[in-house]
Amino acid sequence: MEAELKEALQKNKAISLFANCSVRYSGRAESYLGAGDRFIIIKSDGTLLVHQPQGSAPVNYMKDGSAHDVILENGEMQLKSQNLALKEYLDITLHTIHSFHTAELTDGEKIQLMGSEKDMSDMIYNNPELISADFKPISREEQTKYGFLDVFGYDKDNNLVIIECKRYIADLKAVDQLERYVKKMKELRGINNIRGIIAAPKITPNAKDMLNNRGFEFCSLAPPNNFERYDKDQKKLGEY
Amino acid sequence: MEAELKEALQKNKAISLFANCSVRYSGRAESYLGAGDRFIIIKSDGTLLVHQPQGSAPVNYMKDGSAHDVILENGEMQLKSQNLALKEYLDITLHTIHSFHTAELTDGEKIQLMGSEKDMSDMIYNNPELISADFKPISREEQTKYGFLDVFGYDKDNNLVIIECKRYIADLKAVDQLERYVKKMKELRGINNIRGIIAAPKITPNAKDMLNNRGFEFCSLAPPNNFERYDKDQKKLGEY
DNA sequence: GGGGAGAGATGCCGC
DNA sequence: GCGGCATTTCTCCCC
Repeated sequence: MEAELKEALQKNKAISLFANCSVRYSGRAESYLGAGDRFIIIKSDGTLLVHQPQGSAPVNYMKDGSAHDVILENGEMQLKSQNLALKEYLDITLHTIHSFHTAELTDGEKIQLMGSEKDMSDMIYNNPELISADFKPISREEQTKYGFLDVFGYDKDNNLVIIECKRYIADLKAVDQLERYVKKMKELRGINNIRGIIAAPKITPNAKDMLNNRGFEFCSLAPPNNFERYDKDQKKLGEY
Repeated sequence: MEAELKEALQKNKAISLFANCSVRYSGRAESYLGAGDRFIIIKSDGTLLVHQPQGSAPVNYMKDGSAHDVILENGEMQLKSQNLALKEYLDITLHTIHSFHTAELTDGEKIQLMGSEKDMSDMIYNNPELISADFKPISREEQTKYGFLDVFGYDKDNNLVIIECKRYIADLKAVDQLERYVKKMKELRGINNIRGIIAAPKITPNAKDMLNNRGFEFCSLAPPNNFERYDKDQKKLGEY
């Protein structure tokens, strides 16, 4: 088994392991995980993931570019990973290997995603009346030294308007951001008539309070969903 | 193969698949991923992960509590997942299954982690001289309606001191946070003599500027690492 | 490579 | 359940 693992690693194959193991990590932080059954994945780019039987996030991991090797130590197999560039080290003691498989995977596809915050700022830029009848956008996704403005423009009274978009619920951090942008812009342009608007489907009560306190505004707006909605009339599983 | 997959799903086994597939998702957003080789995991809690051959993060996923089923449609196997509570739907078209394995995993262990922000605030609370000789901490991890104070206390001049810890590099958002806490505390207590301090190993130049602008302070401090450092004298892989 | 910000963020804890 | 926040966040984009 040890020889097979070593060979798979050397040939840079994708590896999948079900194993009872313990894990020790040292790098940005340090961690220890006692013995238990886990999935271990090693990808050809050096990425290593350790998954417990529950939950979405890996319990331990190493980033791409990591190097891996297997050694026998005190009669137990040790999977040792290191990423010298990041000074990160991961040691897995493999107590029992339930199964071990390899594959060579080819995949040139990139995911297409719809409904992001950028889609939202594009939507506002192209349909400014969604904010208000008199809003005239000037730019979107504006990268500046002092910040990154989702959309900004002018209203009919020639006030500068800065809009911060959130694809889901706007929270205190969203108000922080907007406040920082507005302050910096006032400072840079030496003006005081700048309106700040949060555009989001929802906002938390505390964020709404803070927004009002600061004299900013809220505009209820959801990101676009341009794919056909195929979740309408979805059958429940088992009805097929 | 279809029957085996169905059975494994019904028996709530952990499933590992190498397959050429396409993926469609609809829920919080919408996505499409064209055909390619991927690694698919289904956990007994309903979590589903789709991993491309590269990178740490899954390209698509479903959260725990999702239900899965396999059907044949136009001669191709479809793995259909849904999470009715979250209104999320994922369809995987399995063009070719390279390998398919199941396991029953038992794992009651929880990871122990050292070096978090909480460890840092504990360290400051117990060793306030790390901030300054005259700092007297009063509380830590204080929950308030407008925020969550890492550590706060008084200095020798009886000024209230609010400390925001960051385990790595403090950035603009960290200053936002500190500013929000200080402002709210001034408002709530009707006082003006509050010092704000960011404690972190590093701070970005822009964040430092903003910090100085707001009259706050920076204290260079790293989180504790109490495990024995076993990365010292690490051999390079291959030297074993 | 650093800085800034979004994410289908996830996970944790508190109310 | 929502809210607030850290994360070995990860990822992308821009400078």
